[in-house]
Amino acid sequence: MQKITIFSDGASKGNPGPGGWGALVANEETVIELGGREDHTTNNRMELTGALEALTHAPHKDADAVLYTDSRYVINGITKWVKGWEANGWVTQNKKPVLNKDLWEKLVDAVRARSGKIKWEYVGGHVGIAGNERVDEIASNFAEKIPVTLYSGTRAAYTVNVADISLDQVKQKAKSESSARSKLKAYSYVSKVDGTIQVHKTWAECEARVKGKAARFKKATSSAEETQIIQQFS
Amino acid sequence: MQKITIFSDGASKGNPGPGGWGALVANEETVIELGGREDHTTNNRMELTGALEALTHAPHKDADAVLYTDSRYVINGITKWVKGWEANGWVTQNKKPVLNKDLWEKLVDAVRARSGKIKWEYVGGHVGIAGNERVDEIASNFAEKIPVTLYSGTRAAYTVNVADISLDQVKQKAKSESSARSKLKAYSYVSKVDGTIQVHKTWAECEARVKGKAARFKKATSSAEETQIIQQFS
RNA sequence: CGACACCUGAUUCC
DNA sequence: GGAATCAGGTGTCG
Repeated sequence: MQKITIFSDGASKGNPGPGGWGALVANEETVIELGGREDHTTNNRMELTGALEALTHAPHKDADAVLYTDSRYVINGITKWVKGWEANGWVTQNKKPVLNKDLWEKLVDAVRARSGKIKWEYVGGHVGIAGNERVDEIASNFAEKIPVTLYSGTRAAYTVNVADISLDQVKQKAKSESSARSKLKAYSYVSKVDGTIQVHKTWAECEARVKGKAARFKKATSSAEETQIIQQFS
Repeated sequence: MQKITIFSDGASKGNPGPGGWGALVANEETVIELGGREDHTTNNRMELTGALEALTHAPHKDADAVLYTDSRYVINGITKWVKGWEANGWVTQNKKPVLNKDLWEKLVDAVRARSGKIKWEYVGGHVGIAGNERVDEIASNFAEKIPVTLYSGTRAAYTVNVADISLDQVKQKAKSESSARSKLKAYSYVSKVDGTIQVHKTWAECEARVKGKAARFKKATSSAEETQIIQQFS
């Protein structure tokens, strides 16, 4: 049985603004790249369009497929929200009409037109996953009307490592740190020697005062924490 | 009434990496230069520190001052963003904590410690404004641990034309053009080596051909420009 | 409130 | 050609 791998992405300069979508569809033997653009659209419409076009043009309707996208909107929508919307007449929790209904309905149709299963997989954007980087480039270039050469040929000759879903270590690390950082930085250092409390800007200063003595010292990560430590030492 | 002129700047090699800041404070009679460094910091922390130290050390707290910097980050922050941050508990629109809060708070304190007004003026970096070029040199040298002689004395004997804030037209134009161009994606790269012209799809290919040779090369951002460059090289 | 994405502007660098 | 460090904003849903 065939096993199909799909990457899709969307872009919109200005959001809303000129937009593009990109996709790549690979099976064991071949790869095709797809792309398109619109003069005025949104990021989410392009993300939706990318997935839709990929599924529509993917051969072997009976084969199982895995579709990778960095859009939680697309994944949650197709795997969870649409069921509710079809039941409740396409309204959100705020009683407002669901936006992009036209595309959601086409996507549902495209899914149902396939007899094979589709696995919707989230991948982080811009973390070095080759397939995602490539469709991002296609989408972005289409949005900006930059010429793109869309590949169509054997998988063996394709230069993008479609199978690699592992993250680029460096980018991955940077991303996870930046989302949970900021309390690591020192605001100041508080020291207590011979009953006298001092505040230092750098660890070097604090260390100099404290070295070899019976002292207490602690790093503060904020003005508030500094005050707290001073009281604690008093 | 005194009138104070300040230039400040920051630099960080590698960003983040070793950094330096520089400032000069001038009134009618005297000029003092200031500078400092940190082993590991960011460009924006150094820009912030330059302005902060300048204001802190500027004499005549009741005099009006004009502070020139090439950092939009500093100017927008102190003239617009801090008001919102103080009201909302220092979070950005993405609900993330504002970074460099420690320095922003100190800068606000330094501003409020002055009774004179402060005018925050943006000047483009590297466009030939004498005061900015000088503080840039101070910041850069401190970052790289190159010895700097900081001036402190009469304004009459100071060699930097602090009053000149008119732009060097040639540099200004060259800068805006090159920055606008460098943002554009390449359509192709044209190279000429030993009288033979070639067109490359990527910068890597062009660089490989050109490296270490007496060659001409240029980025084309469109098919039309590519043709134009080829004719120009012929 | 949360999540992902899409940007826009600025500076610093390699 | 590339990256890091800063901000402000929209598209969308639960």
